[in-house]
Amino acid sequence: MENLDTTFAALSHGARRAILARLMEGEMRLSDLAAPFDMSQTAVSKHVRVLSDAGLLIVEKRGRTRHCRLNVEPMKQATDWLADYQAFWMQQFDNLALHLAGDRPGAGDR
Amino acid sequence: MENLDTTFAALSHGARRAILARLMEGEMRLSDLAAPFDMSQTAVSKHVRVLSDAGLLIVEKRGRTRHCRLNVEPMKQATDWLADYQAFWMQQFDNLALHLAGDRPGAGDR
DNA sequence: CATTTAATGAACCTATTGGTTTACTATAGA
DNA sequence: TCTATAGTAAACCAATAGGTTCATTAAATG
Repeated sequence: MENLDTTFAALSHGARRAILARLMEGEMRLSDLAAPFDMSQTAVSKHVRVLSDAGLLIVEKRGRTRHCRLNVEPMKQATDWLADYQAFWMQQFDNLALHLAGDRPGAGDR
Repeated sequence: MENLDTTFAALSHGARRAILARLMEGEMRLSDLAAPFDMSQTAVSKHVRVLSDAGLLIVEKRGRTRHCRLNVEPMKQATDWLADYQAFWMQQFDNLALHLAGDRPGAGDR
């Protein structure tokens, strides 16, 4: 799906994940969001734009400030996609546990 | 984290997600993996390389063929990261449900 | 040994990413 | 009104991504 491309791409940069993590504490102005980063505010603005294009956050213009808040819908899609693999690896884990418990050489299947 | 960067980046391309999805059915040779795609085998080989670098799959050389199989560890890390958001949006969902159920004008909190 | 097959390597191209600096717009406030 | 502040736009740059084609390596097979 086209949309998962942009969602995962948006999540593939540490700065952007950090932005999202901070927004879990609540909505924030762009300049406050940018403060802790070791890059220009312009760069942070671009990252916010990427996240906004991916639908991962919503920017609301309020006077001369922009307020950002999380939007969870695309994140849900990403998690849904990964959920299939969760099933897969849980099965793998079960197989491993089975192997360790009963399939040891010399242990037989008693 | 550095590693999440490469994991999410690897997941950000539909062809690569398709490759992973097919590998859930079991291990597969690279040429079989490449067959359904509308691109050269060289291109598919590159995608496999990206997935391999990200640790999402393991390539085993067997004679003149390469056999690919899933490796779930990095996927788990990605899911763990997203799990925080799951908590966040479940809370949002609860708030919404609460709003719809009891916060209607005229409905009161009965 | 000669040939086919599986896969990678190398060179190349275009588009995108992630950053910079400087300039600009628009709002808030003295 | 003048000035400071929040943010974006524009131009630029280097590095990476995603694809191609052609050549090469290495293994299987007649």
